[in-house]
Amino acid sequence: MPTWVLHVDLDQFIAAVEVLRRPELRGKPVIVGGDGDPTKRAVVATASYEAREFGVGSGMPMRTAAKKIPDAIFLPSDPPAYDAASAEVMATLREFPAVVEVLGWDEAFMGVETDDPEAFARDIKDAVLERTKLTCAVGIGDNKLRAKLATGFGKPGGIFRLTAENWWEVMADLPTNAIWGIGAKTQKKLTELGVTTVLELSRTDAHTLAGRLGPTMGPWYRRMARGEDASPVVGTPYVARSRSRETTFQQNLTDWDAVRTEIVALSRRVTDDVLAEGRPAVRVGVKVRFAPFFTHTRSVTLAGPTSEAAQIEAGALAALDKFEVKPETKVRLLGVRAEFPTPPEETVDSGREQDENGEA
DNA sequence: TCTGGGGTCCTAGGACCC
DNA sequence: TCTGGGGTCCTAGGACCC
Repeated sequence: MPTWVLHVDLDQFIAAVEVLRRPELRGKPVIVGGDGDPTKRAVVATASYEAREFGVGSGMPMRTAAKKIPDAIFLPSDPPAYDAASAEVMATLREFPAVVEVLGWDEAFMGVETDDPEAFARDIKDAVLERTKLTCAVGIGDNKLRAKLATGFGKPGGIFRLTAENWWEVMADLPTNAIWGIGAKTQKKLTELGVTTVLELSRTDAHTLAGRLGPTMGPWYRRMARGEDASPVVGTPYVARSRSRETTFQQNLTDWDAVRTEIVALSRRVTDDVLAEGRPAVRVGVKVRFAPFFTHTRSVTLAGPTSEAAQIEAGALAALDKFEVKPETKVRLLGVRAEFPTPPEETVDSGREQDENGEA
């Protein structure tokens, strides 16, 4: 039987979970973000489709969303509720004969063998709806990239198949940022090279792309534009590379003693995460966002792997001390990150590690 | 419009070593 | 004398994604 990659993506996941426990919100513009107060420094985590019709979307400042829809329902983000709903969805997916790779709260790849991927996709949608009352779109592809992109054409709630067969028909004339992994910055660089569509990107010389976008990323984008992706669906449990905590202050901090106090508090939260992870940290980094919006990082390698609060705190303070402090300094955000040792080399090729030109 | 929080991976320069 | 070449680690920053 042929092998397929299915990509499952829940519809407006966070908003949908909120509507499930407050059915009276169904059909209304629901906006979830921060602590639910649209006058604070926060951004929209998810907007319901009703809110999206007014131009409100993820990443938009809550204040802006409130101006666009003054009478929207604003709700605080409730990660434990989304964790629980997500776990139910993923458990449902794992009941299928498939390799399941979870991508986040609301997305997963499934590697399946079937003669009828559309029927398989319908079965998934039915099972998820029955068990969780949530709807999803399913993309069908002959690799992960195509499955992921296919889902976008199936949203909301539909099924779409994207393979080598219809790749050019569907993708050729789309802008380069239709490709997963090409954002605004890369799109701009490509435009400067005279490359605006997926088809054009697929035909651009790999050396040109490498020169402008880096030795790995340049050729990789070209392969993506052709729909090529050899990366496998990986069912093994996720192993974190790092754990971090950060806070944006409602009022900028102006006192460096207060900054040190906050760094200590963040270090303790990160230490809890490191202990929960059950693996020691080898490196600690500090992120400082200065007002109005300049972000810088400093980091230190620890003397040895450790899960001890005192060592992680000392590392964070050492990283903080690398910053130059001026009297007029205003701090908008602070963050602390712990890094774990790099895991042993994978035995399977990941898509980005291939080099089709064999260049060294 | 005044820009969250939690992640991943890549790049590039300099240090350092042989 | 006036300058090698490669490899790896460390560090800061950038881009992107959900």
